Amino acid sequence: MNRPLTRAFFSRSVHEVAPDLIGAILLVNDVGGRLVEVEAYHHTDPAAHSFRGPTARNVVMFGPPGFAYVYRSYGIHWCLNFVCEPKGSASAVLIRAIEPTNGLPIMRRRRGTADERLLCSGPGRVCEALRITHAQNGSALNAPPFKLLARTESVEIVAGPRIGLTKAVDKPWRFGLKDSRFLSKPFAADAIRVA
DNA sequence: TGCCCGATTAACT
DNA sequence: GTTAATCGGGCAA
Repeated sequence: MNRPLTRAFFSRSVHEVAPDLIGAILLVNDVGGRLVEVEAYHHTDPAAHSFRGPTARNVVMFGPPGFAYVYRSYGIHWCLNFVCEPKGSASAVLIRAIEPTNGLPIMRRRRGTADERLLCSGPGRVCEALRITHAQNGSALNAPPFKLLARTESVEIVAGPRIGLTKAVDKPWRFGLKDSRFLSKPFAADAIRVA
């Protein structure tokens, strides 16, 4: 049985936590699957929401690790992050893609497609499939409706530049499960192998 | 107050 | 390949 991820797991550098999340199981009310793509955002990173200090939107990032930071993207979608590092560091991991394993009929209905590869392959899609909204902003990740379990199998992880940014575009802080069909975008053929 | 633009997606040509 | 949808944050004035 997989071990639940603890506060201690998230109380480390966001750049250590992010690759360690690849292969972990994320369920919301028992719907979800295996994390296959994430991105790290550090508070010293110009691309991070926390870069310019706390606001009403990003205040959860400045709180303790192990909580969900949910924000609205492009006025339309929701995006889910896990807050990392000691309280106040304001760093988080963006959940970008999941390999769906649990509650597929529910996710198909919510997403309006039967194609498994389109259910959770993108940060907005993940939130629609798992029904994550601002209602989950600030929620603890070790309590219902969340269920977060560490990976048990060894996995091959690759890293590359993050997606959709205009700042710090060169930083290789996107992590993914090598050759997964459920990535929002493939990694370069020569992508750095992390583990 | 007004304006620009974004950690996106789907539906176009 | 391009673009509309849609809204809050951040900054200029």
